[in-house]
Amino acid sequence: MVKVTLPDGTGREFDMPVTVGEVARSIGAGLAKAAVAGRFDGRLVDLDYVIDCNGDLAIITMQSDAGLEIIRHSTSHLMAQAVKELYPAAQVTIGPAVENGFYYDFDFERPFTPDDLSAIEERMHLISERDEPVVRREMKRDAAVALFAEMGEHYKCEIINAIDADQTISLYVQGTFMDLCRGPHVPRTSYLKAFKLLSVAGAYWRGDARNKQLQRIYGTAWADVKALKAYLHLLEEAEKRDHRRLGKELDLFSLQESAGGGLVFWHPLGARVRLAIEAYWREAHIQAGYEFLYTPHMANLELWRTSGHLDFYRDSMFNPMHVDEQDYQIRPMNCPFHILVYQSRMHSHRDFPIRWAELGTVYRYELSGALHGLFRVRGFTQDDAHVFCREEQIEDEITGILDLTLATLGTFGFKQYDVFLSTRPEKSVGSTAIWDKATQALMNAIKKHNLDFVEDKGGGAFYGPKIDVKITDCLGRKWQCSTIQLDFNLPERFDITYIGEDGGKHRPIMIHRALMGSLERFFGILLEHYAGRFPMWLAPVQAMVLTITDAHRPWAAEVRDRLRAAGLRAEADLRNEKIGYKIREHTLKKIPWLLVVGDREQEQRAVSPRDASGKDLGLLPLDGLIEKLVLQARERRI
RNA sequence: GCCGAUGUAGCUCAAUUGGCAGAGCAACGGAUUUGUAAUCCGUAGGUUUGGGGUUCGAUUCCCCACAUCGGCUCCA
Repeated sequence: MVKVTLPDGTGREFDMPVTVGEVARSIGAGLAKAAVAGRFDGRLVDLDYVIDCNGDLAIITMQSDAGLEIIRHSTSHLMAQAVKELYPAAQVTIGPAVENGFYYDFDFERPFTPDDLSAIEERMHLISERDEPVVRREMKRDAAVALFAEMGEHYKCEIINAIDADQTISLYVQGTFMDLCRGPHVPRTSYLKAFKLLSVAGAYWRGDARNKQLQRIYGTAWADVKALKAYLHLLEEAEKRDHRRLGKELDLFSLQESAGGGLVFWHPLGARVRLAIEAYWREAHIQAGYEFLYTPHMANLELWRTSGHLDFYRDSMFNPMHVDEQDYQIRPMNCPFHILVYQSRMHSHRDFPIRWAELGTVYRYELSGALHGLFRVRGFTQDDAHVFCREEQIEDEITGILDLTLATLGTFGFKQYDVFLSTRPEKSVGSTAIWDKATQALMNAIKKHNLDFVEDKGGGAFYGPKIDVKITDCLGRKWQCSTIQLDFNLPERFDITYIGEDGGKHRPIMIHRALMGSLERFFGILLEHYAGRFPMWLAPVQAMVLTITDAHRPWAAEVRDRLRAAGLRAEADLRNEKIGYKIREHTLKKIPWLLVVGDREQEQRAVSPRDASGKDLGLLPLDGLIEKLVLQARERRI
């Protein structure tokens, strides 16, 4: 007699041991059909796992996250099987499920080509149609090693050898293909129908650059074809929104081969957006009680020795330059400079909190292969700030910084956050007492904002705990921009102090924080989030006045000048072109307001606006419209 | 940095097996004076990323460099 308890608390009894699949069938045909695996007493198991004792069972369907992961994992095996059938010389290594899909790494004598990918995908469909059973087998470690050695799968042997000798190893067999795997897997290959191979790339064995480079084939897999299509559509959508493409189309910025990789050139229209971002940033920081600093882009290398960057950050720093018998370093960070300003005079406990912000441009050496549009560059501007305070002020300061962070992200249209709190790692500086106190302060600040957060235990930097905030864009992608970090290290290294109430010297607490992170990267994210259709307050051109014929030029120019006088970024298209042509052109440039001017408008000192959605608002008096646009821009409406 | 791919006019792309480098859009000139997503005609535009090599001859084949793309790696 076996009793199985289901997630809803109900129990089911069976006379003899049953498989997970049989339990699913006993509940309903629909469930049995959707089932891919089970979770028995918290452990993931196959559908044909035999339950021979009482326990809790949840049926995992392909619609669930866990089910999808199993499908992706099984699809990676399906791909490996296809590869082995087509190219027996290829050796299999590992093939896990990843976000939205899976990959499998192979060692093969030649690179896989796009044609190979098509062939592999075709073969995968064939194997799916063959509907082969996927069977779990178990054996002792040494037997498994011998088996894979016989098959010539050296990587598999290496993996298995790392497992304890007395442990039982599970294998999954489908057709002639056998793979070491913990499982679970779908019971038959016919469960796998909605997949597509996406790309092939190099990847090191065990992720170590000293090891042999393997070939990784990436694919995506879903529960059904509809979901697959939706995902492929999303990929297309993302490609359309690619900031590199939009940056070129809208003439916002460029990267230039002759200048070198990872160096960003902001064009006039991109600079307008940046100015709008910076203007908001400044306004918000003044309101939040910050002062501003401007500090140099380079300084004597000694400074970087003192800060310790030379020891632990050297790989990301450009080489120093030699000037007047001294070495100078272009800065990869702003913090040492802010500390120098702090050190330029004595400080009292009454000075705190000190909040200093700077749009600080930094230069970091990134591997050439890592460069990517505006997202990974070698020179960028941080919206950096450093707060100096006393221990007991930490919580208030962090709370204030979180306020500013959420306000800033919200203003740019990001309302969904994932918050991470990273705590003390094994190797760290600072006393346990201060770590505990600071970590608690961070946690309290997060709780004050009623934010859910994930604690990354031991994930903090060696110098202090931190809070990271990730935003979600309109395609559901997550980006980490904001970071708030405590630093118990730099104040020590630079020996910065303040005079306390007791007349003695004390060490201040230092907080680093950036809200947007890198302006370049944030701009790229905004560009993709809005697909180039910036909200009015950010748009490089907020309004474009369009003439019907040359006769309307005077009024059009006047409208443009009135808009500019009201503080709007306005232009006029006075060209001798048809109105349809102008509308098309400026719509493609994603200008939020197009103001058409013809005889009627000129007579009545009016305009006919067309908004971002393409709607013609009809004849409107200019004065009222200007008021409306100014309000829209000033309130930074999204 | 590593693996693979790519690099042709401002942009998007063509160019049999190595044989005079082309189109659309944009630019410029002219005509047209136009009412909500492309008016017509014409002109000009190139050291085919840079350097070297093979060849009678290289956009094409080879080598090196640079940049870009997809990944790996890194990410204080």
